[in-house]
Amino acid sequence: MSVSSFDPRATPTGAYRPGRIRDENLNTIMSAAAAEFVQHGYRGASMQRIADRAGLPKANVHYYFPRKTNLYQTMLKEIVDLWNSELDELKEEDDPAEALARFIRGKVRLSFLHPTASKLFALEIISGAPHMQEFLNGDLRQWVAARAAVVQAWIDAGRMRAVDPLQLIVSIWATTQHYADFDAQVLTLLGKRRYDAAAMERIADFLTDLILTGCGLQVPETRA
Amino acid sequence: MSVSSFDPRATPTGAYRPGRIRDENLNTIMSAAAAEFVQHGYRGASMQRIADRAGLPKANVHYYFPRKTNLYQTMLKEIVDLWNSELDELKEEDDPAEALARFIRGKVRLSFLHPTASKLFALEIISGAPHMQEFLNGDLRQWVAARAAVVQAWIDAGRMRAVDPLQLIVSIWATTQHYADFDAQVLTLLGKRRYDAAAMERIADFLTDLILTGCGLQVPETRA
DNA sequence: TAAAAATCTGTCCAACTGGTCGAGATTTGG
DNA sequence: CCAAATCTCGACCAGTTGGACAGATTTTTA
Repeated sequence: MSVSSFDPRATPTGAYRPGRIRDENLNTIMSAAAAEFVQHGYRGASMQRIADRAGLPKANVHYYFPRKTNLYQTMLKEIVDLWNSELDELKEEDDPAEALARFIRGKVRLSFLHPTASKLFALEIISGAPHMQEFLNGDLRQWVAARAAVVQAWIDAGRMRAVDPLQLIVSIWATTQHYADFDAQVLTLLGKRRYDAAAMERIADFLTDLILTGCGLQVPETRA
Repeated sequence: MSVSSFDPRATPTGAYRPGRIRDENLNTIMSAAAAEFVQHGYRGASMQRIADRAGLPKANVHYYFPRKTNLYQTMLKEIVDLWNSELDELKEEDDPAEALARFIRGKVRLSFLHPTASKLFALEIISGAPHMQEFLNGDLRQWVAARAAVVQAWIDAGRMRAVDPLQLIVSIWATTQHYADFDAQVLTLLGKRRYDAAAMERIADFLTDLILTGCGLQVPETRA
């Protein structure tokens, strides 16, 4: 599945050249763009401001990304890839408590490690997901279905309390993402300026505790 | 606390006149603006498109809202008011299970009743809350603190399991909002085109069950 | 080192942006 | 019925938008 057929690594002439300069610029531009898109959304983002953030002339940005949508779709693609690369399988033979705990921790960690990606994704969905229907209907649907099936198997085997598996996964998603996406709000409530490692641990602990208990499971002692 | 000093009900001359026409137009413009802001964010929203959606000439929109920011801040103010108007107190003398269940149900209902408001709020927070710091640091902080205190009292009295009250409230917020804000995603996963009353009930039931159980409480039988 | 490929960037453009203005149409209160 | 208040809206403006382009510069390759 590809979000876009545009490949920013293909040179204008079509030949494929890695190139140190190219990679570096691609990187700075993408970072600048991420910040701009998060702050102003797709339509509100300005190529000029992205260029300014990246410290490059606008025409230079257009050299790498001829159109704004190339830039945006490249970023969405990167997010989807990052997201798909996570190896957070739930296996039927695993212990439900341990597997779910690992799963929750992984999601918290991912959100905290890539807050901008998380926000960009959230923005896109909230705005109606005009560029991600394909992903939602494809990869994501299967991803959720697979994990829901495992949870259902655990329930059928009497290894955990009966809760709607799909809703459970949605809820885990909701809570873990929330801290990254709504950091402006949560940090205010916590009276902090930014998250530190300890805060992240405490959040992961809390969510694991709440959700596993909610599933009628014992929280495993192990700490990652 | 006010988000803005601009009052769209004040006429250009400063005199206060109700006016049927005014109220009607204010209404259509606000609805149109809500949709536009949700789709494109503040910066990406265009006064021309808002006018088109409302079926009015752009100059007419500017007659009621001289500047874009008036329109936006008026909407944020309305959301904050709506939000503050909810009577979802948690009282120390209440039964924890019943009070929390009522609380969760109320939040789910609010989100489903005002999905655009919920999304607009989410968008604003995710983008860094440039227009809502005041609210976050004021009303919201107190709102959360008050409820957290009650939960803490319940815990101290041994009436529920010890969970971080603040995190609990944040999590309830996160899950209940998620269904409205990320409807494009959740509906895809549920294989539906839109939420119906039954779906809302099932979601409220699920969240009540998961969270109350997570707090070591028995889910009350009563159905609203 | 020379040619080719890749990169850089100043300049330009039509379309659109938020916002203004003022003259005319409509509604309202007395 | 009139006059004042309110409302409507076409025309206009300066600034910004995404994007085109072509010549100059740098980097890579042979």
